[in-house]
Amino acid sequence: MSMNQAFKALSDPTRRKILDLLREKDRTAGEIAEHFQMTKPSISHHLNLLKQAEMVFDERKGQNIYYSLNTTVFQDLLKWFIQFHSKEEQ
Amino acid sequence: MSMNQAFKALSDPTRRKILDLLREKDRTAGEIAEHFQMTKPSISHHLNLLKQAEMVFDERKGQNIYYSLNTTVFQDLLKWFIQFHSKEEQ
DNA sequence: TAGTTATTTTGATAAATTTCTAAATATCTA
DNA sequence: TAGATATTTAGAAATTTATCAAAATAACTA
Repeated sequence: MSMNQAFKALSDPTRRKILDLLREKDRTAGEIAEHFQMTKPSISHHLNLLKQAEMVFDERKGQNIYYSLNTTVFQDLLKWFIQFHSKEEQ
Repeated sequence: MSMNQAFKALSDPTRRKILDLLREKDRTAGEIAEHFQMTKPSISHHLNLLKQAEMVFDERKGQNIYYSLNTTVFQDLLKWFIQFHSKEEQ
């Protein structure tokens, strides 16, 4: 169920760039938005989709909301990809 | 460029199921369509997207067109995922 | 060559997605 | 408590996507 959402989440370049940013370090919604030309509400929407797909965590600290990677879903995705890789090696 | 198309291609459950079918063996467009409730034109459309994303090959043999996996793009996708996995292990 | 089978292409429609602006919510600070 | 800052939510417009029915293309067969 969540695998489907995860694949959907990855289909957008903005969201993949967000994930790449979070790979470096945890960041606030505002810090993330600074890296895009898009408005903050649009980035907030993308962050929400990533959250629903269980690919990121969010945690409020005062006025800021920090986002961080949740790598558990990546494990499942990785397994899916390794299947295809292993086929090639037959 | 093609990575973006590949992620898009993977975002649809029908297309992922097609890839799974092709993982077992090469199949004709008709054989693939049999596994779905959808019409053949719809499946043909999905096959075309997978082809544009360079995830499948197609080859006509008489009246049939055989589809098979092209695993080269999967390698690139796999690398992308391994990045996140490696982050977790830090 | 006429008919049949396999598949794709075209054109249309409905649903989903992306993006924006404006408004709402939450928190901090003077 | 009033104002400022950070972020999200709501509602709307534009674009993209998924799907179908009908028509077109390609190859085989009698």
